[in-house]
Amino acid sequence: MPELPEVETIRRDLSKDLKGKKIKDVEVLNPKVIKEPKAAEFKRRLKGATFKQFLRRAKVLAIKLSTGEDLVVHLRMTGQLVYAGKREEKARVIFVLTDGKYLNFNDQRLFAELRLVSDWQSLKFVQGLGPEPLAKGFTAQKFKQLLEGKKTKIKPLLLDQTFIAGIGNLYAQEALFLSAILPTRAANQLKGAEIKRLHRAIQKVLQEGIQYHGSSIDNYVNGRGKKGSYQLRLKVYARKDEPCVKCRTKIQKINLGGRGTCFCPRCQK
DNA sequence: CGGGGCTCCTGTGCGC
DNA sequence: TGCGCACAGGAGCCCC
Repeated sequence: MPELPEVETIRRDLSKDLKGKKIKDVEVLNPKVIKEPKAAEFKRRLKGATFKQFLRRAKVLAIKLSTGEDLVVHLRMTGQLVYAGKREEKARVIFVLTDGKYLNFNDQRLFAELRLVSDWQSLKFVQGLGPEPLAKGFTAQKFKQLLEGKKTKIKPLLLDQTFIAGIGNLYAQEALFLSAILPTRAANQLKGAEIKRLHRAIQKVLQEGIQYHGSSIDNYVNGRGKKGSYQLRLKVYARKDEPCVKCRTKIQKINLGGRGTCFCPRCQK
């Protein structure tokens, strides 16, 4: 579900609302979402902890706690973190706070993950992440170097978190449309001008995604349970058979690496 | 090693 | 109406 812009939106919301708040109790309604440690230990070590800092890398949210430990959240497809005045019905884990409110961890499909660890940055998944696309160091030149020798199709490559961090199926499709590049193009065949356009497009769609508080296609909501609005600005994602916003040609949908992929067969080359 | 396919789950929407 | 299947924004694993 949530990609970089959605996780960043949640991070900003929770940072505003929860910094300094204290966990009174943890209710585990489905222990499956807790990857480490075991649920009882997870609860014990979180009780009494205060939220100190909210960080993000790729689609991972890391919450620094007063105990020195890190609460690491990956929302995967359908995870939600909602600070609210009530317990939410579909919650899998509820953090009861001393302010009388609740941080609800919801996750319809049970793919999302919670972890309590001593150092989130040493997690294997985090260690293996590619560059942050919105970081200053991520230049077009750097992107060009990364693409060299990659024979794979550009679209699945953009989804590879070890290649570049934080892009998911929605923003990958939008960035390729914006840069007028076919999702099936071989990464190492892209010309200099195309790489520049794609680099700019990636940054643009991610920044706009953040600006519009994420894309609420299905069930994404921000840290306060509110929908984003970037879904209203999407050009190709989930628009199969609709006319292209630029040339009116029918948007096509194909399957790449098991993921649906929409594009304009006329604008994208 | 890269790439394809399957897997973890629940829910929805479509075609027959 | 009802059923079965495909598909959904992620990523790890196994296999070749």
